[in-house]
Amino acid sequence: MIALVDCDSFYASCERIFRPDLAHKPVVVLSNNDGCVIARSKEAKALDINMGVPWFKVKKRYLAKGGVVFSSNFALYGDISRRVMAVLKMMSPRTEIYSIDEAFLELSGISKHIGCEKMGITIKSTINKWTKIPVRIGIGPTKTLAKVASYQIKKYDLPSRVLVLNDKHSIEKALKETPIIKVWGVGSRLAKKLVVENVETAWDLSRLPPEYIKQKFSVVLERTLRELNGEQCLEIEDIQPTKKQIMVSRSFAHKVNDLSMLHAIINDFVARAAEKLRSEQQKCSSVSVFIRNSYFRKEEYECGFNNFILPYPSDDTRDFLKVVNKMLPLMYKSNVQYSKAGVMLSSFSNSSTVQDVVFPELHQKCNSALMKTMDKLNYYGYPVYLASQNAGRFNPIQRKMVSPKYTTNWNDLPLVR
DNA sequence: TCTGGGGTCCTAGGACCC
DNA sequence: TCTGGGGTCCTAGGACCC
Repeated sequence: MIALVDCDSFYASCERIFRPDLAHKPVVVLSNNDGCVIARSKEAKALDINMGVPWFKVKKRYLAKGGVVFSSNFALYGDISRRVMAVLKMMSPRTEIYSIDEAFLELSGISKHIGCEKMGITIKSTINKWTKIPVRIGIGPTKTLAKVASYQIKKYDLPSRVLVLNDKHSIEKALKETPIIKVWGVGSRLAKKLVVENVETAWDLSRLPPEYIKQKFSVVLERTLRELNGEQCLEIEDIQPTKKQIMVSRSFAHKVNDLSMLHAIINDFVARAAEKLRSEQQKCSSVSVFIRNSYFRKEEYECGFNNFILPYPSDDTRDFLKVVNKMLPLMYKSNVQYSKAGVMLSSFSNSSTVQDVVFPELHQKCNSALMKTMDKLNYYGYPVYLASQNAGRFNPIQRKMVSPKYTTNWNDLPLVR
């Protein structure tokens, strides 16, 4: 049996850990630049605040009803997530961290003795006791059915927060109550096409022949169908696969037209991306940059994109800066008001097994000791920058209502008086 | 005024190989 | 008029996830 452990309104719950006064108040968390609503507590959902809605559209109405709002604080959420996952790893020998707020656990074996439901309740109360994060736990014979169980808990707001789907009857009932759009792996486009075929619920999908779905749609949907019928097609991936690409991109709070400012901002993105790359112990040989204006403005949509293949894989920030700073002026248009930019690294190879180059004297020697030292200093809160970086000279991101970094910064430690 | 950020997998088609 | 068979690799685009 597989359990899906899913944190309830995760970002909002993180904000509540150190603010017990917010326990029963509506809480929402906003995206970067305080743009959209990306997390809502139960109370905020009850006020009809939808996921992804632009903040400026609901701000007045929400605040008037006594709602509380936070800018996103990913330093906090990331740290709380690590703690939750660490507890889960103690509870099962096979745990797959699926996202910042979700994990799949293998229960077979452990649950034989005490039963799945009891096991679920133990996990739930341990997480809550040790981290203060409320979770719900859906349990089923496959990942997709565990997801269905989790959806049921949410839909009916089950007070136990644990639901096991293990017999034919309970599975059939749950599938009939799950609209097709709520099935894991079915998004809005597929749902539309399926509804045309009279597939309106998870149950309808599960009744179709797998071969037909494979031929008419895809192997992906075929697997979903089989999983709904209890046939395990998706394994628990408890060994984290290495990343295949790394992206750093941001929207700006204010439009940017100045090329030198764009350079500085993008150089920050490059430094951050390279740091992530090194922490993954990888080297990369493909670097891309894009700059664009807003979809939502009246002027024509402009998006500049450029890609550069390095002659040899590298993880040195300076190698990437060199090529990015060559590409940027080629894409820049002086009449465009830019509102978003990003850097992407791809084509990775393991840093310990990089192929040698034919003419090494043509290439700057990778100074990995320097990069390692910089990473360490930055990690421990003594920031160092390369001269071309923005280094906080101007801040393209706006977060007006951000909470303290309670758990990751000494200066932000909560005080008890 | 104000609309997020970061990923994955699969498929089809083109280029190329023998 | 008639134009092989089998393969790999890469890329773009489409779909999905949180």
